[in-house]
Parts: sequence; C-alpha cells; structure tokens
Amino acid sequence: MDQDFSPEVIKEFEKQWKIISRGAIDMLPDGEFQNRLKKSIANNQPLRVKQGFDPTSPDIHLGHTVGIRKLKQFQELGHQIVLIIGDYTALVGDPSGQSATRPSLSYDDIMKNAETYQTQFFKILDKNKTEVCYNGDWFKKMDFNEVMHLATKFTVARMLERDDFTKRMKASTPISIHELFYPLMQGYDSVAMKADLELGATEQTFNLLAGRTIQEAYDVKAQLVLTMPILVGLDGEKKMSKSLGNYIGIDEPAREIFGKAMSIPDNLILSYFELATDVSLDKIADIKAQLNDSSVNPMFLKKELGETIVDMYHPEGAGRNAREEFERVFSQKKLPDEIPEITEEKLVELEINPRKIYLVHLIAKNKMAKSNSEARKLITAGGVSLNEKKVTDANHEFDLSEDVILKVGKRRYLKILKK
RNA sequence: GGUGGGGUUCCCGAGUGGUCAAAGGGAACAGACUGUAAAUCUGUCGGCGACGCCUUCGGAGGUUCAAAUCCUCCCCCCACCA
Repeated sequence: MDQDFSPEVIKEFEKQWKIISRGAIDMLPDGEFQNRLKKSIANNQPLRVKQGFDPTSPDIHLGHTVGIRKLKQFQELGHQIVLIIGDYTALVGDPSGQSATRPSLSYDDIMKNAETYQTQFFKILDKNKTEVCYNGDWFKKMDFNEVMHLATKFTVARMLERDDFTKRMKASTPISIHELFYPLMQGYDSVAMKADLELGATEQTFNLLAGRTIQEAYDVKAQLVLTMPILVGLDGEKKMSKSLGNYIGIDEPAREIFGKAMSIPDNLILSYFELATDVSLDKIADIKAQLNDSSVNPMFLKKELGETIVDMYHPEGAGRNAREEFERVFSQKKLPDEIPEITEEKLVELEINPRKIYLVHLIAKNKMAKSNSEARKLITAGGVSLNEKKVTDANHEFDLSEDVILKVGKRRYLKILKK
C-alpha cells in the first residue's frame, strides 16, 4: 500500500536518507523505515526520534556522541528529538554487553550526573528544539499492578535469547530478575514518548526491538530502529566507557582531548573519523587511502583527528593550539607552556619543609602519585626528574634555593616557586 | 527445602598450619625503543621516611607459639535434585 510520492518528496527523502544512513549499521525494518520517512516528509509530520541515556557517570564522552550526533542530524533535518534521561533505568542498570550485574548507584549520584549530562548534551544539540524527559517521571508513578502488567508483555524465552544473558548463564554468573526489566523499561519509554524511531548502539539492538513489542502491546505504533557502531575506547579493545577509563570526555581540556586522541592505536583512526567527527565522506575515503599508503605516517592523520575533535568541543583555533602544544612537549621534549604552580607557603601548608623537601612527600601530597610508596616506586623506576635531571634516589631531599620544575612520569608537571 | 561445589590482592586464578603481602596470567604504571601507535624487552604492581613494621585472603568469633589454610556461627554465589 505504498502511496505515490511526489518527485519533491522523493528528492528530499534521498537527501535525508543519505545523511541518516551514514555510519548506520541497521535501519529496521527495511522498507518500512524508508516508507515512514517518506510519509513523514510528504505529510510534513516530523518523526519523533528518541534515544535514552542512563546517567551512570558524570560525563558525556565520544562514545555517547556517536548517537547524539546522529540525533543532531535528525534535528537539522527537521525531526523532533526526544532525549530520555534514564534516571530510573540507571537504577536498574542495562545488562547489555555486561558480564556482571552493574554496581548500583545512589539516586542522588544519578541526579547529579543527569545535570551535567544535560549541559553537555547541548554542546551538540539545539536545546530549544529538543524534548527532554526523565523516565522516573512515569516509572515513579507506576504501581505494582502496572509493573506486572508490563511484565506480561514479554516472555522469558525471548528475554534469554540475548547473548549477554546466555553468556552469563554459561559462565554461571548471577543474573538478577530486575535486570530482565531493563528492556521492558526502555520499551515502555518508547510507549510513553510515542517514539517513531529509536536510536542506539548495536549492542542495544535487542532493547530497541523489544521496544517495538512493548509498544504494540500498548497499542502504540512500533518504532523504527536505527543502530550505530560502538566506538572502541582508547585501549583499542573494549567499548569506550567511563568506568574502563578508556574515554575522551567532551568536557575535557583541549590538550587532554588531543593527547588522548594521539594515544589511540592506529587501526582506530578511521573509525574515529567516521564515528566521532563530521568530516565528509570524500574526506573519509581520502583518509582511508592514506592509511593504506605506506609512505604516509599515520601519526599525521592522528594529529588531524585530534585537531578535528578538539575543534568540535572548543572554540575555533583550540585544535591547532593543542597540536602545537603537543608537538612542543612531546616531539621536541620541551616544557609545556602551562605548568601547575605551587608556592613555598603552600608547601608549608602541606607540611613540607621548603628547606628540606622530601621528594616522596612532594609527589604524593600533590597527588602526582597515589601514595608515598607509589612515589617511591616512580622515583626508583626512573620516572621522576627535577629541573630535567633524573632523580633515582628514593630518599632524595633538596632545599628550595630556586624555582624547581618537577616532572613525574610522561606528563605530570609541577613548578615549585621560591617566594 | 535437600545435596554437593565455591567466595583469595583491580580482574582471572593457584595456594589447605609456618618457607605467604600470597604462584601464574591479564590489566595498570614506570623505563628502553618509538610516532604519548603497534610489537618487543626490563622493572614495579597493599601501606609506612621502609633490609624492619603495620593491615589484607566473604563476615564475626575460636583453637594454636603460629591461620588464607583447622573449628563454630552467619552472609553471599553456583550446580543438581525437589
């Protein structure tokens, strides 16, 4: 029952399709997806495009931006973006891709995270055109009867099909009943928001499709599903996540972002360009060609990547500055142009005698190492220098006769000022 | 509810009375080599102004000169049975 669409509609559809499908893995169901998009254009009825984010950590990182930037594209094409902040789903914890039950967060922490999420979202999205909801808004009000009713809409067999559960069963790791509710909750969000389309990473496919089932059970039209690849973290193996510490936060200082970008393994360069930046498809093809050309040092492409990413989240020119700073410090091994400083008075406050500075304490008390032992180990390992001279004596003491620059490891600096 | 098997340092996982701050691997950190890439090699990997001392082996007690190891109670997980 395809209706006939005018050439203008088809033209607009093709334009939108090209943009929307960039980078996408699945756009389901095939056929219906195209059709509903066309209808939306023909009837001037924007799609309600939903994605949920559980505020389980305080920061949005590049991994999140894969979806957020896709939402941005929909937004620019005139569709309605619906952001769900999963305050209640965060309480449950998404089992997707997990090999163990997530540690539960306190509601206070979740709400704090939700706040920073909001401000960081709008570094990318247009706040005025975005609908934001907390799923606690409806889950808080549900009584047990309604919860059970929701639970009747899905079967155990289907739930256990997903491979994260299968794996956990095989590995004999516990699965709590409440984790089974996660997909139901996410699906119910789609009911509540009357979502036409839900976006998520590939690992979300099960949840997204479950959403269709739940919607239909509640007599809401089943949503379309669009999945995006998972951005691999800095370690080159696992998905980017705050808890694994392999992430680039969009709120981080320019030099951090640049530095972290430089530390990714070479085989990630292309996917970072594809998933984390807005460079054109032509440009991507060009980068791909260069990566295959053995005469090109991938480092140059990586620097370009770093610069591009920095510029997305910092003012114009920040990328270039970060790059120059990086080259100065790491390539030419010069001192960074900004080094945290500490004064003689501050030392006294830290109970360090400026006339007899015990290096171990200086490092530990300034949080350049976790403990005195850690500091001691770093010194012994040859990772500590004073005024660019390596110190390997763990009991080293010195007096502050002049300003001193302390370097610990590759990148921790501190300047101690004689008053 | 019954029976059996388990809970060890960031993770996996050895260890069944002293030689245990606890093998091995992974992760991480530092150093060498580099491009803050990969690979490789080396070292470190509970805390402490440190060849000694203090705190750790699910929790609480107990036996012992001595306990991760033995006993008691409790908590949690898994498998099978019901």
